[in-house]
Amino acid sequence: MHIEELIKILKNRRTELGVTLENLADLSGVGLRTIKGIESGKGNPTFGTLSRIADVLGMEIKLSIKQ
Amino acid sequence: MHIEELIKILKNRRTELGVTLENLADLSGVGLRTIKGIESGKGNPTFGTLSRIADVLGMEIKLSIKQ
DNA sequence: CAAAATAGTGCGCTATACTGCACTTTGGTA
DNA sequence: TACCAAAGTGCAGTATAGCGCACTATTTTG
Repeated sequence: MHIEELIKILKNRRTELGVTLENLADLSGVGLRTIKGIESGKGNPTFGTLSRIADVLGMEIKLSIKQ
Repeated sequence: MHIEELIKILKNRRTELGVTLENLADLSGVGLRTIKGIESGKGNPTFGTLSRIADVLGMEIKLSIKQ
């Protein structure tokens, strides 16, 4: 899964849940500017940042053997 | 999946494949010092770095809804 | 359409991920 | 034990992730 796909999934999930970027920033503790940057495809977030965002959205990051 | 678990899986997979840290650095393009740091539990790697390492090991990072 | 809410962008600063180099430590082997 | 390959650590420099602030653009709602 490339970063673009991961971002798309994150964004879809967020909107499905009716969570705003501001909500997500507050709930996750990740800065609003950072989240905005990530969702607009800028940059290369750290595992920690992605993980905190995913957590709030009821999602998780997994590492597995490619099939 | 927390970072510690992810690192453990990465390390297990690497040793199972008989790949040294130096091999992994060369194959992935990630600096040896960086890989050593990650495997020894220091820091908070970026998605890009994790992804390049996972790729060489025939693994992938996924984002999914927590069950 | 007007207003409000939400999303996206530019700027500049701080913290830290990434890196090479050099050295030490550890684990396996002759 | 001596040797060697692999792993781990300290240091310092560069690149960039994360951040707040202020602003603009877009979307939603009345």
